[in-house]
Amino acid sequence: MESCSHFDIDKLAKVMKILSEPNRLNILCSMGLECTPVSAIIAATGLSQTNVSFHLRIMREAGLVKGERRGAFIYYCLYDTTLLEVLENMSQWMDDSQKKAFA
Amino acid sequence: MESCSHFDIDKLAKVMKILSEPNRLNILCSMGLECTPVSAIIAATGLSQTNVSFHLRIMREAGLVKGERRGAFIYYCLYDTTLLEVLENMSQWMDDSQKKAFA
DNA sequence: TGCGCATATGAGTGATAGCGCATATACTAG
DNA sequence: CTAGTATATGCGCTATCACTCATATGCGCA
Repeated sequence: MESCSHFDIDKLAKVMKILSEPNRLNILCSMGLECTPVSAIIAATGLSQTNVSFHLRIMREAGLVKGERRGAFIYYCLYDTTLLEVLENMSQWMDDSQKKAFA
Repeated sequence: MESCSHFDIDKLAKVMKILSEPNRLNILCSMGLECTPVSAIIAATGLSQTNVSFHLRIMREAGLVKGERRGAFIYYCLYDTTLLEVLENMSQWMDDSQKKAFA
């Protein structure tokens, strides 16, 4: 029935949902390619500690991010660092698409 | 502060949110590259008329989709047909990412 | 062992999203 | 003009989400 049966819509929707939260995107961005302690994320984003932990858990359980303990700190990093490229591509597509609309 | 300041996080989040609904993704897929009357979308997805209209409005207002009247019918089509490729890329990335996780 | 810092978790809350029902609007045919 | 079909919209309900507060856990240090 659908022309795009070659990919799993529900799985795609779940990942998209996780990436549809500005605070989560900010957290991902603030991590960048390096592993970063939670406190640094808190400082970079200005979000509350609880809130950052809340979002990190969601992304961790989705396999987007992983956290490893180093002494008293827990360092979080992207599970697959190409995620940032994916976001960038998406953003680029939005710009291009918008340009097309006004052409 | 963020390493990816070159794209608009809020705008990205909004589009992602719209694409994070399985029914909406199904609707987009069922349209494919062709303009399709609402009734055909209803038939293809099995969703209620009200529900399809509801989702179409959201995607229309977001500029993902446009509808044009042809007689009694309203034909909907992708505003930018490359959207399907974007979804496909995203889906592909998810698969690759998952493979990496188990390597 | 006990204190303090870093982070996680559970409960509760307000806002929002998705959905169905009923109804309205736009168009066509007779 | 009327009846029927195609689609949109307003309202109300429920589930889910993002968030906060309070508290728990894990670690290092005195």
